[in-house]
Amino acid sequence: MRTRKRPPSHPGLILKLHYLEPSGINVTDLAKELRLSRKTVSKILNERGAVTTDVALRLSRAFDTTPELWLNLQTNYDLWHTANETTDWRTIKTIMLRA
Amino acid sequence: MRTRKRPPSHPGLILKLHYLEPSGINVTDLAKELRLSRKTVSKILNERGAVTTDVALRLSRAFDTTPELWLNLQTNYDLWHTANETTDWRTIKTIMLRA
DNA sequence: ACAAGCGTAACCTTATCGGTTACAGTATAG
DNA sequence: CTATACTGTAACCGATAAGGTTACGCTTGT
Repeated sequence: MRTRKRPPSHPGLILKLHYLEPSGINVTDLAKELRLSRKTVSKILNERGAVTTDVALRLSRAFDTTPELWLNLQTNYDLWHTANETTDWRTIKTIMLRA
Repeated sequence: MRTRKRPPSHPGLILKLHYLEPSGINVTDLAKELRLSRKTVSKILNERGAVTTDVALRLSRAFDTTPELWLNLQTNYDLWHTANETTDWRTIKTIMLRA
């Protein structure tokens, strides 16, 4: 697989730079709008929490995006870290398909 | 968001139809090749287990695919189910961005 | 000085992943 | 028919994570 040298952006960074700050609201109010705890939102914004399918749907409503936008960011982030922090998978051999 | 009426395929179904069966090997041997327990592989094949980033990397090695293939299948599956089995997110209001 | 906003620690419940072991059912080989 | 192979899965474990509430300091602005 291709190996990006730098880790993909965490969805929390995108959320902060491209959505939260341009919206002009604060973390507390965003949490209220999303009907999540301030803790949950703060963790994501500080890259210490994951965007789950539920959170992605909430963000998609709040910022008029697709939920896939957020989930793809999270998946790419998680995948990069697993690929770079584990090694066992690398030595798995290809299984040939019969014709 | 667009709402597909039918649930997306679980990655386990794709794995079974397009990779396991064409390969001619059985569940027990696939588990050995992936260095996972038979239980873990069986659960995925029977749509009762999720493809995690670690499993996706293993499958990508075994069947010469991208890990994203498996993770996207899993994400779409999970997203559809969350979207169709929860309702709270639907009434979240759009947050306007300032100019 | 006060209040608002924030990060986050501590603690809880619930849930999932992956593992091992063991059991029952099916199917195939002898 | 018997024996083996393969399978699904239940029961149990430990580790990890999400999301919640509460509470504590810190910083900033009024």
